[in-house]
Amino acid sequence: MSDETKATETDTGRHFLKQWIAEDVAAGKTGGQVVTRFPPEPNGYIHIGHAKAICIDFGMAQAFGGQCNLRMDDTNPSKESDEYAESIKEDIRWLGFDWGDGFYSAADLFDRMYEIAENLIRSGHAYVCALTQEQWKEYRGVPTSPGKESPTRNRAPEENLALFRRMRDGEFADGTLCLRAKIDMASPNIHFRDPVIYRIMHVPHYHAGEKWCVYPMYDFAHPIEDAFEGVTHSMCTLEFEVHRPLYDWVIDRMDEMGLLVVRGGVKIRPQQREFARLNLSYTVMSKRKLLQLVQERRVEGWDDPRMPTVCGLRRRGYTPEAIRDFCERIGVSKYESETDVALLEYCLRDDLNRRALRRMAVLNPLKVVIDNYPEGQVEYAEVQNNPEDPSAGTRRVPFGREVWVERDDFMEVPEKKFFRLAPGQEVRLRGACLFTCTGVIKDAAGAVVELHGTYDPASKGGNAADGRKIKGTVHWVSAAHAVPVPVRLYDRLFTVPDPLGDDTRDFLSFLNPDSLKTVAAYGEPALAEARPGERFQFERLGYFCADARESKPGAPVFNRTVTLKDSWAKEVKK
RNA sequence: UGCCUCAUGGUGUAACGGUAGCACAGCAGACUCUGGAUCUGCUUGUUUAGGUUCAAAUCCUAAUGAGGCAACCA
Repeated sequence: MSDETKATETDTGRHFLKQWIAEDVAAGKTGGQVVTRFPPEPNGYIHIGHAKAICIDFGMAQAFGGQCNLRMDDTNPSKESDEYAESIKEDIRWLGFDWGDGFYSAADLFDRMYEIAENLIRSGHAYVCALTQEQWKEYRGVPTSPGKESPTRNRAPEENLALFRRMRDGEFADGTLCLRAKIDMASPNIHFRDPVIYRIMHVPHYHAGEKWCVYPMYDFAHPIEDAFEGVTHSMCTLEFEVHRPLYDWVIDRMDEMGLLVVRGGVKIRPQQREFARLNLSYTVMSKRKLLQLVQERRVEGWDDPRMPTVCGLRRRGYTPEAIRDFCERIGVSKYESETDVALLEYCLRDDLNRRALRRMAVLNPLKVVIDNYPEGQVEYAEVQNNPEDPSAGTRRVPFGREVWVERDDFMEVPEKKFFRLAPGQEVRLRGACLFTCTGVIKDAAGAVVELHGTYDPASKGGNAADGRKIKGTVHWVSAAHAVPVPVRLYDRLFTVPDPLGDDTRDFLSFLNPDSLKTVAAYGEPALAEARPGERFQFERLGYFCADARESKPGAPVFNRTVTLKDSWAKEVKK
């Protein structure tokens, strides 16, 4: 055993893909460079499940000093568009990954794929089949019993070739003929029962234009793409596991044709391995379901901040760092699991706690009048921008006789261990002074509309002159300087961990009716200058992000990204 | 009733024949000008049954459970 191998084996926490690649590197199978690829089909927006795959594909390449290509797996023009392709690029860049000059499109290989198909026909490995889809269904058989051969299975190669060329030349209508690989109609693996490798589709391609009316199928195209790119390690999700023998079959045929790339004197034979896709609690991940949410207007669009799409998370205020950290922490395995969204939220808070500037805002305002504070007087509280990061500096927050506080921070009859505002109870107004509530004003219906009280002039800045300890601290906003800001309070999209887990109920019935509440909040003046996309911690409340779409200069709209942990709320529940 | 794959605390993972560990969640406490953060401690686990071995989460067999495969989708 070489020292190199030894060293990697003492390295703990290596998941099976990393081990697999390490072994191949040690065995010299990569020709000096590990090459991976992320191969999305540009038929929709990518979500956090794709982010996991991206982190694996790019991450493995990085770990071995290799290259990860971005390849549009665009072999079905009826579903694909340039708009999707562009959004995918944008999202991957935002996540922090770089494919360098390794950008590819399957469509750029159509000529070569077509040639390979002709070669397959010549060597008797493929034939043109005229069975209708209904007929084929019957011929193919079911997993539990073998299929039977197509009547044209043993047609002469020259005839097949002529027919295939006529298919290419547009002489036949969609679905009338197709090209099948000739493998094994009795195989227990359905994908070996003479799979279709080319179909007729009179549809222009967003990237290849009008050139083709026959397009290759995934199982044929994917290994070819990998092989031509010199991909050494092709990682995908579990549902492709049963396709692997077919992947290898195509690679074998390419090998026979002498088409495998040689790098560093080594013939590169791409290999596929599979890992479990990400499932996240309280959301859905299927493209179809997400599309349904969009089309039925259950959400406002693909980038609705409640969506698990990368653009949705971005708009919600998630950071790429938090998402990458999350993908690192969930690990990689072949076990189909469901990850608790609490872990994602932890990663976000962990990141934002270190970086987000603190601001004060009151979401549900209650007026407080400080009776012994001079009318018209304004002082400034010097407050840290981020206690976790002194280099973020301080700011001056105006303070006056009337301030807004959070309605939830007051109880006329305080529960045990409620350390906030209550008659006769002294609290700290964050960064300003100590204050004691002495009076409560109510409306005719008995609802509290205003608090009165007095402050301790010897507590400017927030500390008592005599050193007495004050347990409760509340945030506030000066009424005279408050900036009105719309704030959108987002919560989980679904009310149950697995909305798809109940066969008797439609997942839509689990939609959380309270997943969005909009409130008119008051913010401290500095908030007016928030730039679109800028993230803050609103002290004692949570992390918020100026909406990149609806914020205007001087008039930000905030999205709640995630709340702060709230141990008082837990206390109340008991 | 075919083939493929998987199974470790509540959740996600590590341990690669030799002391079952980490993280999230939960609970308790300390500290705190955010009931945040931080720090300390705690609870909880190898699906089952056989076999191989001095020794099994790990290897073998079977059972059970879960997922995938029967688009001219990817």
